[in-house]
Amino acid sequence: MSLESGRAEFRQLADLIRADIDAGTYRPGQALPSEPQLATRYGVSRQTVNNATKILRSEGYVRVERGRGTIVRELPVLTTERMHRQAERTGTGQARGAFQAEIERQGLEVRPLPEVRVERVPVPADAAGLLGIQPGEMVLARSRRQFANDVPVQLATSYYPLDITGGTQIEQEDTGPGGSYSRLADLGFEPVSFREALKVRLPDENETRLLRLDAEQRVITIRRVARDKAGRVVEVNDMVLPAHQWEIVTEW
Amino acid sequence: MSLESGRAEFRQLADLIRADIDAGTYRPGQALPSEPQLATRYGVSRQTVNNATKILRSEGYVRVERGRGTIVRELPVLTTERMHRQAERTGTGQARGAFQAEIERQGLEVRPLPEVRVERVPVPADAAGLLGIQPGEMVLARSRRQFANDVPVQLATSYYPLDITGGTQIEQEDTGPGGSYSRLADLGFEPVSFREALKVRLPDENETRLLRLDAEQRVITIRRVARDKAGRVVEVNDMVLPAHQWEIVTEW
DNA sequence: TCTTATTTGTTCGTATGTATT
DNA sequence: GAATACATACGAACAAATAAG
Repeated sequence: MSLESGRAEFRQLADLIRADIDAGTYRPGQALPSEPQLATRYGVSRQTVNNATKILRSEGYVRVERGRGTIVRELPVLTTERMHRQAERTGTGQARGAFQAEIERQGLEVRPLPEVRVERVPVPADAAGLLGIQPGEMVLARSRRQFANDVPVQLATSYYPLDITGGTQIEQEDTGPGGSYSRLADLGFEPVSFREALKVRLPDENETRLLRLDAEQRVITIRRVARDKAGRVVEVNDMVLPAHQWEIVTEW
Repeated sequence: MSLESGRAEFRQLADLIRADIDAGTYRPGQALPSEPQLATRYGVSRQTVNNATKILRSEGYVRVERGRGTIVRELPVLTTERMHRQAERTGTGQARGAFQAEIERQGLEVRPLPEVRVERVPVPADAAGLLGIQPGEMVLARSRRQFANDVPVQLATSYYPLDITGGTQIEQEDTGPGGSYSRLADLGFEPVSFREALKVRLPDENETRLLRLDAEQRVITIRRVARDKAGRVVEVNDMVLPAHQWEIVTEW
């Protein structure tokens, strides 16, 4: 490894390994050579190899499993069409949610039963005002973890006012055909206008574990606020996506 | 510094410094204590301090100027309303662009004369198909770098077909009231439908320099494809934003 | 279940390079 | 030119997770 180019060695090494991955030298799902092996091969220290893989990790090219090795990413970049999602739901009684439809359209497999947790929780401080609820009062929370080809690719938690959803099918794990939005419509609170705010940040510890992220990777957070015709907020939905794994598309 | 919590020392140290910044111990625009000073104060090596500041840099909390020090971020997080932008342009002959309006609404100052470069260039490979142009042929490119309070916060390049824009005011630095979209409308090619694709990635060297980024920071890229009533692509716009500096909002 | 080898994570000490003041 | 500050690299060591037996 040389320093001719003026670029740092660990950055050049990252370029070399990335090129090998793109060329198919290292296959998806397989481990790279170990750090000591790469260090010897390229004539650098293990520290330098580790710094190089940090770049590839943050790009989502590889995923590290301590004690096992550094594994090449299996899953392609996914696309989500933000405005399309709701339109689709209103179509002919769709048994599966918008997420499932999107993943399957991309030729990937979702888990037949996504992880769902439904519970009543104190309203999050930053959602209380939106939902028109006093801090400390309870709301309905539906949390989901979605998979594509058995890789976790999305966390989402929806908060609903209990005076609308309490005791309804939205409080069941299975919300029925068309999902929770159809149920809201049945109840006379059909969501018709939406606001999504997107940010990029480092994942917290919980997200790192649930999405199998590296500490160097970023997440995209999307908070969607859904309102009915009267302008009342009927859902606040917080999504967390691995930033390297998604492309977000909006059309209007 | 202790390891009780099980978290890495450099992550704990990052938390401490971040808390100090939030508390105002270190002021925006000021430099942190030097790495050796922080190492002594917290009883760790300089390497550990460096790793801790890497986290803060990637979060956009601080920015490093080699030879000067590690400086606390001055600028607050900015918000861009994606769908609002075009709507605003069509309003009463707006002399300044959508970007200026957004920044000023947030109480910040734009530069009176943003950096603009207008030239004819070979069409980028990934835009040729969209614009319906043979690879290698020329298109009009308008590149801009926008500032907020003298901090660069956005790069944007628009590509236009020359058969529409050649010789028009869009080929001038100043596109006149309402900007290039108003000129396209004047020419009979008013953009009416839009598609934006958003991704997060590491900045390249050029972007790192122009946006004063750290190597660890991310950029949000947004490619907007604008079509006229007939469905013809009349503009392809590539934007690059520092990921830590922006919140992206969409309403529909 | 326990042991051992392998692999990555993190830290330290030290040294050199580069940019700024 | 000298001093200061961060960037990068090396070697060594131990920790933590995994796999194989």
